[in-house]
Amino acid sequence: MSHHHEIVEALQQIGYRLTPQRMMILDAIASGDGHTSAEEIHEAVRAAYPYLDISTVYRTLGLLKALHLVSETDLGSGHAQYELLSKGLHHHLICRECGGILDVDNSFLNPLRQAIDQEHDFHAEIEHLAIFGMCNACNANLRG
Amino acid sequence: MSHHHEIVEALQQIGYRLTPQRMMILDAIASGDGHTSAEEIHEAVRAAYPYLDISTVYRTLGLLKALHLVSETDLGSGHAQYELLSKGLHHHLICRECGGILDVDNSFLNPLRQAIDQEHDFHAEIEHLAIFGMCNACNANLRG
DNA sequence: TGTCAAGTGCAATTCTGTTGCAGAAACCAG
DNA sequence: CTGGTTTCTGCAACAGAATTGCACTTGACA
Ligand SMILES: [Mn+2]
Ligand SMILES: [Mn+2]
Ligand SMILES: [Zn+2]
Ligand SMILES: [Zn+2]
Repeated sequence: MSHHHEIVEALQQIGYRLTPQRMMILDAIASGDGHTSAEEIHEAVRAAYPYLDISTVYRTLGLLKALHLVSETDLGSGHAQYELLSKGLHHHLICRECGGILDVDNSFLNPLRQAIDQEHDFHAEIEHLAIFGMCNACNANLRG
Repeated sequence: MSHHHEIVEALQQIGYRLTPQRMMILDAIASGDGHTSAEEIHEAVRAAYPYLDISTVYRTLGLLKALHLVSETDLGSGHAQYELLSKGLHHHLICRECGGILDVDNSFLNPLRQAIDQEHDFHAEIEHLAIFGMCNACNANLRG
């Protein structure tokens, strides 16, 4: 099922310690269906291990972010949500009217990446983009 | 020089009241060179009018956001920065290494917008995007 | 098994942003 | 110009996500 044990072992090889907290936090992120908040991760792990502190969650997420193993994105709630990047690169369309979230294949971003690379000599790291706007249904409804 | 008086009068016509606070807040945003934080706006106006409260700044910014008159973007500092959209649509490339910020013409986003529109029937409102990555100079330095 | 740097829990704190409410003031009609 | 209505502001308290200092614990490695 989830192949995040590779991630854990990769962490160890870079020099980070393999603690039960880190494994449980990774478990929690991997077992959810994406877009998990720090608080949700905290609660999920606490169900089995009540001593886990929220600061450990944030510190672990910071580590995983720095290593580009998880994405951190605000999808409209006002706080960050986390998702394993190893599940496959993708992006999202979020309707400001109904709140609906659509998935966008990563390939849609390639033309933008290439243009930026060619015209600005800049390597864009677009890992998990939240694009806001209006979905078709809502757009139609607002006319009647 | 700054043409934000049009904005003020437009506000009035939609039914909003023309208060000195709103005018001073708009002045502050317009006279800065873009990317102003709520706290900076607050301090700038307070220099002339010490009674202005930060909540009034946030409420005004919320109004201007809802009317798509200002953009609200986190460019890496962790808090929101505001900029008049009437100054012309553009986006930014932000280097994670050196913190440098480049400007990107809005036309770079058109292919993405069109693809999203055609494939997902979704109207993307990309008004002021912050794209993180690595600039050419930093990329070269990291090899030596 | 012992050493020690890295990591954790705890509690306090920071900081951005929000909210309820009473009084002030913009707007409009007369 | 005046009075009435409604929006807006200032104030103060609050919310809640995220951070930090510090003592203690523990994973890694010899
Ligand atoms: Mn996602
Ligand atoms: Mn800008
Ligand atoms: Zn919708
Ligand atoms: Zn750079």
